[in-house]
Amino acid sequence: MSRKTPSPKSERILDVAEELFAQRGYDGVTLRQIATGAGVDVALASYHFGKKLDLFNAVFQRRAVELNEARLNALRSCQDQSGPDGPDVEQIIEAFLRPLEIAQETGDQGWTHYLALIAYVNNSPYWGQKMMSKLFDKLVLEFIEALRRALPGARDEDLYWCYHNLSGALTLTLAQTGRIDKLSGGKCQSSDFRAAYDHMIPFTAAGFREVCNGGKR
Amino acid sequence: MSRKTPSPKSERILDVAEELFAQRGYDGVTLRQIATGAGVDVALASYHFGKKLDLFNAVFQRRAVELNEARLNALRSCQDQSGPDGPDVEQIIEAFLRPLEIAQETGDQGWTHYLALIAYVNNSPYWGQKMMSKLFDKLVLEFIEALRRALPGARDEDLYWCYHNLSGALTLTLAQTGRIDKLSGGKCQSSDFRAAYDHMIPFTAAGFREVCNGGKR
DNA sequence: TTGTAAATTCAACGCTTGTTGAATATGCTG
DNA sequence: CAGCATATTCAACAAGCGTTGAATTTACAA
Repeated sequence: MSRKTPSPKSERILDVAEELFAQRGYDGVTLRQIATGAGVDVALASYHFGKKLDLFNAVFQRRAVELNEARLNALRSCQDQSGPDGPDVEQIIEAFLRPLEIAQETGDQGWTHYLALIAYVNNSPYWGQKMMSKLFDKLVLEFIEALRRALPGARDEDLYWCYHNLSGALTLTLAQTGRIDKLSGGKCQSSDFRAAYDHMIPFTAAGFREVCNGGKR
Repeated sequence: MSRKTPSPKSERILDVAEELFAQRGYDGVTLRQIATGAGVDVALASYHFGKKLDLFNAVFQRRAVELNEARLNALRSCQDQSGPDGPDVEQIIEAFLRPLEIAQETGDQGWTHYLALIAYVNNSPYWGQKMMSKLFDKLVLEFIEALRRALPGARDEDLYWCYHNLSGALTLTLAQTGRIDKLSGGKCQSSDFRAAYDHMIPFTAAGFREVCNGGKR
């Protein structure tokens, strides 16, 4: 094997850090809280990952490759199944969103925390730009290109603003703040990604068509 | 006057705290940074506002009333101008968003920072639910009721999920992360709220109609 | 000008923070 | 078992944290 197997305790550190960083942000979490949560001495985090910032980056990178692959596969899959004109807007957005149900499917709570961490980073003026681009720009630009094909004649500016709207709706979903639960009196649940995407897909698809294609179907 | 005039230095503390909290979050900012930025001793913040958390709350509440009034006025105004069926979806969303251009209109950078702070709070699993509800639920529910009238027969669940999508797109805009600037190669600018809303209004209006009204116009 | 209350600074406290070097435990190889 | 590298803990550090009580300045009314 080219990559050495990480010790189980270092994995637990990553798991706990992932959850706490997602809830409270980088500065809201101390290495001691992480160590305590992982049942480990404080110094161990430094030993395995170096500085606190390195640990943060390690957490953020850990699941990025797998996530990108899942979403890219979904895009390729719907592209293969589509006709000569390529997939339509709904299919592309579906490929963009559905792989994010991975937490519910696998039952791995870690994925839920990771997605909330992405939401934290993506919405942060301080972390956002630098950290997101490095790991996700390539994938995002592929999706935007697919959308461009599905929306012939769309202006660049319109396309990017529409993606921005989609990204925002998604980000707030991933953050799982529980606000929609309260507002709706329990009729909607932040934890129900399925329901969120069931609504987000037709919502944003209609938005893309309206703005980029004059509402034509 | 019923309310005593705040000292100019306490205002500067609020201004600086507003900007720093918006950029780095509650835990990412120290009272000493705030004091230094305001050109003031560190003890002065405690003297005027109490604990650090009290200062945070003071910052968050300071502009809330004025903002709510501006948005409510915009809603009432478009309701008064509309026919017996009430304003349509575009007009309601316009009333929801346009008052947020207040920063550009007044040239007061403080408003920009405040809106970024709202984005931080709204997207935070820790702060979001508690702090947002208290100050903004009443207003939001009024807008949702107006939207319900404009979308006859809409199911509650659909209505709230659509609002969630609108809220997410708005939140990411207010955060001003600069990500859309980079992604679009400079064609879109985070700081251009006008352009953001010009796209967000038709985008989300089409989404509401698609999800809540079967796409009917 | 003097008196008084508010505003502001000064100086310091007890605690927590991230980080590190040395000591110990663990697991594997021969 | 011996030896050794890796993993983990222990103990401590210097720096920075929020907070507070006392001292000082400022603003203003009498």
